[in-house]
Amino acid sequence: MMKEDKTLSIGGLSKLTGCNIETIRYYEKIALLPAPLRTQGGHRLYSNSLQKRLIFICKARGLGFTLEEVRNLLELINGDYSCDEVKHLVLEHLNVVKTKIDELARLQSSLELMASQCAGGDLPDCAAIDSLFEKE
Amino acid sequence: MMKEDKTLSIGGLSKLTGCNIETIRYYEKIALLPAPLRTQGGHRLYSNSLQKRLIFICKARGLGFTLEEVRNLLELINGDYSCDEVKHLVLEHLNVVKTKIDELARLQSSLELMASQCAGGDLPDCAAIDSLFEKE
DNA sequence: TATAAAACCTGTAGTAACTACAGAATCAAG
DNA sequence: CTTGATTCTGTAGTTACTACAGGTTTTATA
Repeated sequence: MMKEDKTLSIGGLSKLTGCNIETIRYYEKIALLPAPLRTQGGHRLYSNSLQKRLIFICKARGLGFTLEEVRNLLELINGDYSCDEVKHLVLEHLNVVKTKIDELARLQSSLELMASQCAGGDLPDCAAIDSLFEKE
Repeated sequence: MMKEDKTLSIGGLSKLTGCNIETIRYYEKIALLPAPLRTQGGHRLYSNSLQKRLIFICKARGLGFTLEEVRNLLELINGDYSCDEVKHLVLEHLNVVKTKIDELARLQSSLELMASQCAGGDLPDCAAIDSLFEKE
């Protein structure tokens, strides 16, 4: 028995992937997801391979890749990619993520410092605020 | 001797704050930075108090506050704010930042796992990629 | 089978926080 | 006084979507 190709409506695909309907149509518009077949009434019907492609897109987005990065990954995969190339993109992205974490961590310390300088209470006077008005 | 009020052109202000010119005009357009006086030719002239206000905006943005949050902070400060109110906003924002750090940290692990599954080499076959095409 | 409700269609506009022009006017230096 | 740098306004583009409006199709129920 062969696995039949269960097509899905856009709503079904949305449920499957967690990606919402307008977003799916948006991905089609920017040619990230190929245009699917239609019913004779014009409703979209997604084949199994399109379903997989959207799953990929959503997961990669969830990992913080930009749409352009996702596009690159998909092109790589559709051509004859090498594991090296993929790994390269992943590691590059990993660096972006690490940098963001560092920035946020610095930011966290600044905010904590700010909160600690803020004595609290009703007084209209706050060292934390004052410091924000000074250059340097 | 009183401190004179050294006005700045928009370019000077841009240099002082590191905020670029179009952004300064943008802040004016959205009424975050009040409209400054003009030369008779129509060029903007920024008073000391506007300079301070922009410094504040830039610093708060640098701390990751959204423009709306910055607007709230400024209103608070211009009204008769209490230290409590400010502290509240700061702590709230601190939570947002912490949450973002957590998310990114999770993302970092996923990417590290992905990279480690990627064997490297020229082979067009990658467990890391394959996993992205599966649901769940 | 008729009809009503749910899902879907296209196209446009809005979101955040800017950036990037084009084409004209003004300012500062020599 | 001229030339080059700066500034002016206004509009459109960016990223990654979301939110309509107003109409058609599909599906479920009576």
